[in-house]
Amino acid sequence: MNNYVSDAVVRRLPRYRRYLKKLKAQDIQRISSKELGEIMDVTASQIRQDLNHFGGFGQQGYGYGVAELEGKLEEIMGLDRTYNIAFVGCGKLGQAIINYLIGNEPIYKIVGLCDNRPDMIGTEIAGIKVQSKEEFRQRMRQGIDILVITAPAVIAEEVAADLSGTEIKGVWNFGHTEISAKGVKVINVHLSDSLHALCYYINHPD
Amino acid sequence: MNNYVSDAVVRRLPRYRRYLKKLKAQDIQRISSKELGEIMDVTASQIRQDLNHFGGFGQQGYGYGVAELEGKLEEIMGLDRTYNIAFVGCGKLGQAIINYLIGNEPIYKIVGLCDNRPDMIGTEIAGIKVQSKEEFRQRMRQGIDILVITAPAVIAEEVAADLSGTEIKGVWNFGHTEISAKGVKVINVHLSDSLHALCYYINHPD
DNA sequence: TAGATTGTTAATCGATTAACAATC
DNA sequence: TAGATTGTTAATCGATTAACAATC
Repeated sequence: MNNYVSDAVVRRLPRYRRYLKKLKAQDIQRISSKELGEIMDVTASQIRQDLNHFGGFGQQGYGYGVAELEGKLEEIMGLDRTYNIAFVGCGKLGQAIINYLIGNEPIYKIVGLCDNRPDMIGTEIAGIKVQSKEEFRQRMRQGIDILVITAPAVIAEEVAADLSGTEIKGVWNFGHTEISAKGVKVINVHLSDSLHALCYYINHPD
Repeated sequence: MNNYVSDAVVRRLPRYRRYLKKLKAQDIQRISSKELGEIMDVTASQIRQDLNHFGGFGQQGYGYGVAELEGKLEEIMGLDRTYNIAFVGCGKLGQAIINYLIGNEPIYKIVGLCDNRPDMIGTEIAGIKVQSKEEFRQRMRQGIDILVITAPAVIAEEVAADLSGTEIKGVWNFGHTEISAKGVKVINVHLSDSLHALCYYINHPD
């Protein structure tokens, strides 16, 4: 319905979906915003406001259909389609994510792998051949929707420079530097930042 | 100075520190909030407000000393001490983080590893023996500050139940479920949520 | 119909930005 | 001293919460 959706709302959508999935697995058919809010530790108001950015999925006097709402959330996030995904960096982190996607997220089709270490080039992971930087620069140009960067920061920056002119629409960057490219949405993960925030909280209890 | 610091501020501290580290590596001595704001793409006002939660680290007419401010931020986050850290789950993700910490974050001392897979128990990673769930339950009770959970959700929930009575002050949870324990700060990472948010943005450009 | 719960508007709260006096 | 830039207060903006009429 409403056009602009803030980042705060977008970041909450996957969480709503996770909880609805769990409820569905427990064969729960319907839930009110009040009940869901209690389970998720958020206000019922926030849930209703957030959802109404996208449409009225509930019914007065009844609440929300669990399966239906979960489906709507998937549509909203675009999880009802597939994505061609490629990895730059096939070390342990890259392989961990590859394995996770293969086992749990079938909408992501792994179509390309890159790693410039001589002992990695030419090997196969999940049935896909690992390409050198030079080979992959060609591969990158077409048929990839999402690029996952699980490689050192320097490489992340090089890759970012090659992004324009490709069909890549999103980058999920685990490198320890922030990259950006016009026309491409980048999410910079920065795992160590969250560990450092944890340290802050450990040293400042309450 | 000010007592309550919002989560929004805490989450920005590691980012400030990263940029200051980079400036220091470039031998830059001083920087104004205006200049830093331009580099980081935030307002000068926000930088000054954020820092003044913790004290006046700058000097009028001059700006901030890069090295000094970086040092202050490390103190604030508690990065000027060491942490005993242990891992539950020594698969690829766990090993990736272990390697990263060893190579880049010397303040985290790896003191314990747990994995219940028969072929992992008894093996050594980074000179530390991998313990079974039973052995590790004992190990957990003392001498660990931070627990990293890089294991399936079920295991994360079991571990959370064993947390009380230990000395563990923080949990960095990569399991795909949200855990909590009283007296312990938990950061639930949820990598797949950020991938799903990326999908949302890919499907809703601008 | 009566009860429940939504969708949505209005009120509140908090975070961000702007402004400026203090001061190096 | 004059210029620059902070620390801090005040203004604005946006996000969250509360309230309630609409409606199933």
